[in-house]
Amino acid sequence: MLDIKFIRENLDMVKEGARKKRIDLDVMRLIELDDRRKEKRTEWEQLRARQKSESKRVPKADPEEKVGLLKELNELSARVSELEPEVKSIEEELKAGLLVVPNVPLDVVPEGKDDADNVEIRRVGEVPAFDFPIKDHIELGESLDILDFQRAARVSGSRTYYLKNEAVLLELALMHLSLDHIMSKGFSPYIPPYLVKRDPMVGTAYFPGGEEQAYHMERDGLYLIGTSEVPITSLHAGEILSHKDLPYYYAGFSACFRREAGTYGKDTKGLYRMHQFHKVEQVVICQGIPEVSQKEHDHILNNSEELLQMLELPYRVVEVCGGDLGLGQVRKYDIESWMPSRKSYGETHSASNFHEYQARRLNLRYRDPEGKVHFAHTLNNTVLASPRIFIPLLELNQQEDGTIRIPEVLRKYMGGREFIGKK
RNA sequence: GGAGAGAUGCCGGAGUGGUCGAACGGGCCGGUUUCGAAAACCGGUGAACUCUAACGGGUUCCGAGGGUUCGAAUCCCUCUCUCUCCGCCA
Repeated sequence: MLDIKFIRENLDMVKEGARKKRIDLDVMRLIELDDRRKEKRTEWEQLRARQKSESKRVPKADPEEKVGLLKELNELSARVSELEPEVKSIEEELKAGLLVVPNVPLDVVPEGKDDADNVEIRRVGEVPAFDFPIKDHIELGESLDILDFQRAARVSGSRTYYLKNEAVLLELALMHLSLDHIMSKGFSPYIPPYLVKRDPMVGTAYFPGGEEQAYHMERDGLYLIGTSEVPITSLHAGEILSHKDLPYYYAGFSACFRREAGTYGKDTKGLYRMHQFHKVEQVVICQGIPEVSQKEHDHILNNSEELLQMLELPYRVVEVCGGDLGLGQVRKYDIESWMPSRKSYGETHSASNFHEYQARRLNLRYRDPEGKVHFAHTLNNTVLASPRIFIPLLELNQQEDGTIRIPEVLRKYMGGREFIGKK
């Protein structure tokens, strides 16, 4: 969320930002609402002030005086309660409008409509050439008896899977390695609640707008998280932190649930786009200073790159363009890992900087050394999401005999195994 | 699921209709003292919105939302959360 004052003072910047994100926005409507809000609120406050001061005289007034006083106060009270709902409804409308005002992307963010316009920053690692015909991860998984899509479809519908045998070990090994890696960077591990109330969803800017993507437990008013970013970033909602404790480095491990509504034709095969997966996510809460959060942004990007290098996976980093940025993000880097069966890089990580956007919604603040209160900046990035990462991992490590070589770093998490499929 | 208790500032904890943004204690910040520190003593210490050039003023916030009243932290209703007991259960 942006501050209405900021919007007033930077009208062109806000309009330009929305344009760059390809989002329609009627800012003038909000300015008008805010004008009306101020007007009505001032009127109401003045009435309230009189009501309060006159009320105080009641107990000390003598009987005759009291009659007149109470009569006046009755009228005052009536006018106050008339005005109150007016003020409230204007404020609610304004708030609702402000919730969908996009954050302003940084100048470095390239122009563009969608992910096709993202700009490659660098490539790391060699894309290998195979001297035998390769299989995709689906074929590999089924022939090695570690994945089952068909039965999953019968039991749970589309975009679901069973992991079995070595795939289970691999999944857990990847998560464990990720956690160890990110902890070595000073991040505190968390397993958060997977079900959250509406507030954290709004606070992290998934709602309003993203309702279609979330599973909703109607009886309980709870939502299944699509990422641990939601409960982790919300951890300190409503608090005023001390600058001495910042930045907070958190790593959330959780299952993630996504409805994937509106993606019917897309990525229907294999492990790319699933309703449920596991992820270790890094979340940073830092001081609300752009230079500081930029440093953290590079920091969390680097953490994930290191992990991919440890896993020997070739990848590229892209600077995400305006049209592909979310509502709240000021800048985003995606990491895309090479996926042989897709013959392209596919998104496996996404590192976002929100500046104050989430913090303002979450009321997440800190006190600076002078004692002044500011909104924090929040950032997050994938450490590793699986089983999507199986795609490059299985496909790139396949051997001519159909077995799969397990990367060195994972072996100690898999009982010393070196291959999947070898007796 | 049933019965009960509670939710107050950074923390603990008073306050049951008016003068309460809130006693008292702790913490924290500043000062006195000291070679320095500790202790002691003195002073200060919430947030948001809004008016003002500034000094300063106004309004809101005592879990959330409604209600009663001239007036609500205090009374009533609903919800959320925490705790205790019973039941059920991974």
